[in-house]
Amino acid sequence: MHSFTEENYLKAIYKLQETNGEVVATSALAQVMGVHAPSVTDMLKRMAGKKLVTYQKSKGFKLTEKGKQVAVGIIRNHRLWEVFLVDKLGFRWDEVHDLAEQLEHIHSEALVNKLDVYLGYPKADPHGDPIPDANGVLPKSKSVLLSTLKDGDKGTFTGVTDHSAAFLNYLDKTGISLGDSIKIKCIEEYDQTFTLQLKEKKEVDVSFKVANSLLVNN
Amino acid sequence: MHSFTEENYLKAIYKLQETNGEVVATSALAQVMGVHAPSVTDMLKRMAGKKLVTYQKSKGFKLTEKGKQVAVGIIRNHRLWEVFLVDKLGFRWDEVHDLAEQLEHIHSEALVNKLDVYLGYPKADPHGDPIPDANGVLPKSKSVLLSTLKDGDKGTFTGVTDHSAAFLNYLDKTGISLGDSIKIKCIEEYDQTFTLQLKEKKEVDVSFKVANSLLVNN
DNA sequence: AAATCAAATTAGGCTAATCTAATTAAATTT
DNA sequence: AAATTTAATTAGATTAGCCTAATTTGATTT
Repeated sequence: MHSFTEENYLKAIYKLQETNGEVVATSALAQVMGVHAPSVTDMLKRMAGKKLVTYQKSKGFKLTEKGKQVAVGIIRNHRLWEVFLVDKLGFRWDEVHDLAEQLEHIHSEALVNKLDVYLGYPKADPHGDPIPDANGVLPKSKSVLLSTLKDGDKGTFTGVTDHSAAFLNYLDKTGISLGDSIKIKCIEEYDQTFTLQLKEKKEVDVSFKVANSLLVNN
Repeated sequence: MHSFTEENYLKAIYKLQETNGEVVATSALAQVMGVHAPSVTDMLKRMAGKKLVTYQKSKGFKLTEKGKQVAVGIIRNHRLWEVFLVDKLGFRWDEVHDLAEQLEHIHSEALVNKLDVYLGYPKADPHGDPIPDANGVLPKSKSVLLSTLKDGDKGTFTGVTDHSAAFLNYLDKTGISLGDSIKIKCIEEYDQTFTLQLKEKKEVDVSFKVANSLLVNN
């Protein structure tokens, strides 16, 4: 089995590959892991020895197929536990991340699969992030940033790209919830403030920064 | 926060103090922890530094009040997770120990307390072991070993002292379940085989070894 | 009380994961 | 192309938790 630390590296590399392209840099990984660069070099050598990553001196690195499988498994655990914490235990969506960071490292196929059954095979976690199935397959998402839509466009709010408690609390306060349908009433040209129409003619103004952190399906 | 290893030592010391008296020996702890004696000496010094145990060279050691609190907290976590695994996820009582050994180390008061609420404040885990409350208070048990009862005595099966999957499977096979009322039909003098009467005149013979691993309330 | 035996500790080493400081390699500017 | 800046690596230490081998402490016999 892999150590928690290894699993966290794998998860971090996976996410970096998703957003920043195939090959990851030592410094980027060091930053998201909260360690210094030499620790990363060190760790990568060990992980390369276990065939979890490919690594060539000073050329960056990426996950092997095996490494990717482990990473996706962790993500599956994480997101299913988040659903459990919110749906069953009554935690708020801004409270569950750190707990799931612990729970994701419980090693048991049987457990995560029973949890999946118990929760009714959810497709997404409380923030709208897709949950990989037991084979590690992630549902393809067709969501786009709200900020890319035009005046008059409509969509359903399906997820966030900023997972901070601060942003999630802002959404709660503003009355924007996952699954809501949203229509763009107008976009202020000067500063790109979006005026949104939520259900029942309720209107709210949100900044570009906010529109750029909301995912919608259309 | 404490490391998993520290927590496991604390739990082990707690259980040894429960059964073998206040003061614990290095060798005894080494045995249950599955490590060699010098590792224990090592660890105890570190833990004494953190005021989790009192330790005097070659005199044995015991938990401080603080150490006891941590240990009981871990036990609370363990037993509540076991209830969750059996009652909610459908695991069998012989499958949950190792999983709970992992889950017990999740650090969150909020989580364990919400779990407690969700499970309906259970008083005992699936093996009948009492669950400490949020203040670390263990319900006092008045159970005794079935092997201490006499011919004709009656009781309710409330727990086991042998937690092995082998023993639990034996009980399943034999049809003896937690909560059953049991009457002693007779005790064979030669080898102390107990003939038990379960519900609806079903009779079974069990060895002394078995009777000595069953707890009953009377 | 001396001798023996068992239990506990000290001494010295190992590995995983981290660090700082020094060095090398790669990319960018001039 | 040379010089400079930035990124990555090597070198050498540290800490937690473990090990084996050697030694000390304490309990038990004689």
